[in-house]
Amino acid sequence: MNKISCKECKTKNCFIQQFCSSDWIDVVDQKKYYTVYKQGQNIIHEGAPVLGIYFVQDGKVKVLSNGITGRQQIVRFANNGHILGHKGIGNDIYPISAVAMEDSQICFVENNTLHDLFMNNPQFTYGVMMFYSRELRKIEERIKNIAQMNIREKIAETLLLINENFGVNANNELNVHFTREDIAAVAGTTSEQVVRQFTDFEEEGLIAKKGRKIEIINLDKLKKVIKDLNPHTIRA
Amino acid sequence: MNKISCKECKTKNCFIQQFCSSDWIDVVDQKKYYTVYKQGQNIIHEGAPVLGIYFVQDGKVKVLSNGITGRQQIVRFANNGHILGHKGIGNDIYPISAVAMEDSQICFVENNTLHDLFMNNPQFTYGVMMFYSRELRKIEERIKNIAQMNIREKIAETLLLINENFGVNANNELNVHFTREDIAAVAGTTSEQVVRQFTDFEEEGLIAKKGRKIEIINLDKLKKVIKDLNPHTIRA
DNA sequence: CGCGTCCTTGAACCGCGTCAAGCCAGGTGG
DNA sequence: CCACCTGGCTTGACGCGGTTCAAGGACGCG
Repeated sequence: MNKISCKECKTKNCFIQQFCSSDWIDVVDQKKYYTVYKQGQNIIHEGAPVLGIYFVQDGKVKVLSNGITGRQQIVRFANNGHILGHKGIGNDIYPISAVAMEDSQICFVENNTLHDLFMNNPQFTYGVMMFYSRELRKIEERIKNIAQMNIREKIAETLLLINENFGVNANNELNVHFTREDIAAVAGTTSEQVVRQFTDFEEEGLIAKKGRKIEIINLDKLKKVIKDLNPHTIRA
Repeated sequence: MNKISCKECKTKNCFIQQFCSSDWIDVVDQKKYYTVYKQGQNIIHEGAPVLGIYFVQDGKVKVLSNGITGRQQIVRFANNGHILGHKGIGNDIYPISAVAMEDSQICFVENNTLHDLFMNNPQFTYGVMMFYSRELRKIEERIKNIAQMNIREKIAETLLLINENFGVNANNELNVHFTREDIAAVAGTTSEQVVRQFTDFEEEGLIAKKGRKIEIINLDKLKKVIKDLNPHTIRA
């Protein structure tokens, strides 16, 4: 975990820099809370006490819930400019884990500093409020999808989500490698079903398997797999 | 729809009164945006343009998503002090509908007033931010449940949710009447499955059917139906 | 080149959605 | 106050989709 200061951090998605006056940037800077997490590293541990929240400066993160039986569910993704771990009240614990999907630069702001930021920077509070509002809207749309789609649609939806959040490279291959197990954990099914569906999608010319990479051949057709797509859903 | 002014409204859960200085309460008051909706009445129509947001002063509301095929999904509940419809950017449309489950007193704040409130009352922005944060946390926990629970668990979860949000009367009967169809729309299944499961629950002594009312006999056992209950979930 | 991890495929089982038919509660009107 | 009627509730039978179990293959790292 490589720590850097706020001023060194030049990414344009920095919530602090974006919304706070310069003296507040200095305050955060002094505490050197910016950290680089390696691929696969745990950023938040489910069950750990909430000491503050995390801003993703630059990186790709999966947010997941484990529970007792251990079968994991990927709840959402986070990338540049997103927030991990929600502001709790009192002595809360994190109900989810967050894991870096690639090397990620994360900014941790502990509760006291966070409280000061909120109290002294209305623009900052407003920015965070808007972020939560957007996320809530997105996840409410997903609830219906998860509850009512069949496996074929859920897996198509998952590919679309990964594409929207993490994008593709020059060859139209998904940027971040997800195992079949990961995909299943987003869609809420098993890796076997993912494999079978990928074979079908390949035969239908929607995707192609390149070694372990997935190439998106026909994005439009992939979207059309989801018949009951809410007309009001905004898709990248 | 019976309109009353802000000053007449004496409910303690009023976001505006709670977080805003008195001159701002006056501003809202002048616009007389407080309205009483009858049971079953639509508060928000899916697909309609976002003109502002709604605060639930006093009442019980279901938030649902329809989609094209029409099968409805109840996404969450809202009661006193909750917010309906999220702050959008630009010319957005509501991705969900909201329906009053009983006569409800709702406060509508249109975009311009809302913007002024945010800009001039940091406490108000902070309050809304915290609300969204809590809701997001709750719904992230639900995603896993919906994706991985079996029908039995989903229906138990639904009863718990209704109990937490709307409570029971002196006889331990659920306060608000939900049709089997409604319950199915929360759990993501069919009314037939709900019926079958209710019969099982009754045989096991967890609930009792009193005419069309449902009495909760053993809340603890009902909670234990959900084997994989996240240990970090906070339950009422 | 060898090993471990991930991927793939097949087969069997079963939970749950669907359809169809009958029942009951509670509201309405005579 | 009773009889009817309608919308919601209940039950059974059936078949499909999806999970589970098992075994073999392929990729990619050291």
